[in-house]
Amino acid sequence: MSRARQSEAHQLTDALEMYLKAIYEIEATRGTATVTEIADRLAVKAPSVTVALRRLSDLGMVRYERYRSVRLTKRGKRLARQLNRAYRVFSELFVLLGVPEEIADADACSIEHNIHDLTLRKAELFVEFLRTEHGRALLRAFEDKND
Amino acid sequence: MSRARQSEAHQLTDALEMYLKAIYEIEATRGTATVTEIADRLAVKAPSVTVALRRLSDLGMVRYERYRSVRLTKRGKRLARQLNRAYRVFSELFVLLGVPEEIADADACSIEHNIHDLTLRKAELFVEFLRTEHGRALLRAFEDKND
DNA sequence: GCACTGACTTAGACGAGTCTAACTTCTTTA
DNA sequence: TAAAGAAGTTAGACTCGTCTAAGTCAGTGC
Repeated sequence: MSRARQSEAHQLTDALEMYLKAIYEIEATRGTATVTEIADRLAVKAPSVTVALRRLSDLGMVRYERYRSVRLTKRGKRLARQLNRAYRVFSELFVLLGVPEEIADADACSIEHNIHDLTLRKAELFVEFLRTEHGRALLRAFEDKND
Repeated sequence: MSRARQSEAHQLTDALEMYLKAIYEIEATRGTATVTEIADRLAVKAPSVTVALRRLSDLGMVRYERYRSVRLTKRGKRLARQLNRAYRVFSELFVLLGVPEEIADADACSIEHNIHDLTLRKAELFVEFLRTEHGRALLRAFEDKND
């Protein structure tokens, strides 16, 4: 790993995916994302953002002109949503299992990049199931067992 | 990410952790690991292994002399076991949720590196629980729901 | 006991991602 | 409306992980 490997599916490295997700989240609340906001959110310096934006632009994930603000393309938005979904599913699963939110979030964040669609789908269904009557019962039994 | 970040806990990058785990698994079956075996297992060329071994040696994870074979130190073995445990827990969890083994393995492999101890522990307990009578019954309910 | 072969290492290059320092562009405001 | 300051970019350096090509070591067979 760490060889900055690209996913087969969309050609993005983990790092680029993080930028994409950050932009998505900032757009969701602010409407549009700036370099500084992205840098702050990822705890990274501005020049790193500039480099990432150029690459994301080349890959058709963002529309971006120098000194102007950034917007996700349709394709970028779709992928970001996918990442976000993976993130939500796993952080929620971990919380349901009793992991504190902060830790669950961090772990979900590192999982979201390389998880297979099918695994994600199963985990998602399982989280949904855990919210039903049946599922709740199961979680109660699990908790009772571990005190 | 992808900046080849090191874990706070043990100073190892994801890539080095992969080498460590490979050595651990080879040692388990062959007693001792060679550069070529490690390279083959990780689908990497021999020079990459040499570099990794030097770093792992500097970090006290393997005992290694040029042109001689490799062995994990106590510390290296402990960490490798930890990685292996994370791997097993998640691949098993995914299989229990209905993910085919091959996919479950690949996903667990990418998760094992950055997962928090507590999350791992909870997941582990949960997998154990799913193997009980009660757990099995609820898994059946989950499966029935998704056909 | 020496040469050959296969295992291993070294050297050098490259891509990705990050940084700091210096420069450019934009915007705000007096 | 022009100057100051904020935002953004470029240049250049570094690390990590990978590769290929070329060199070194060690064990085997004769």
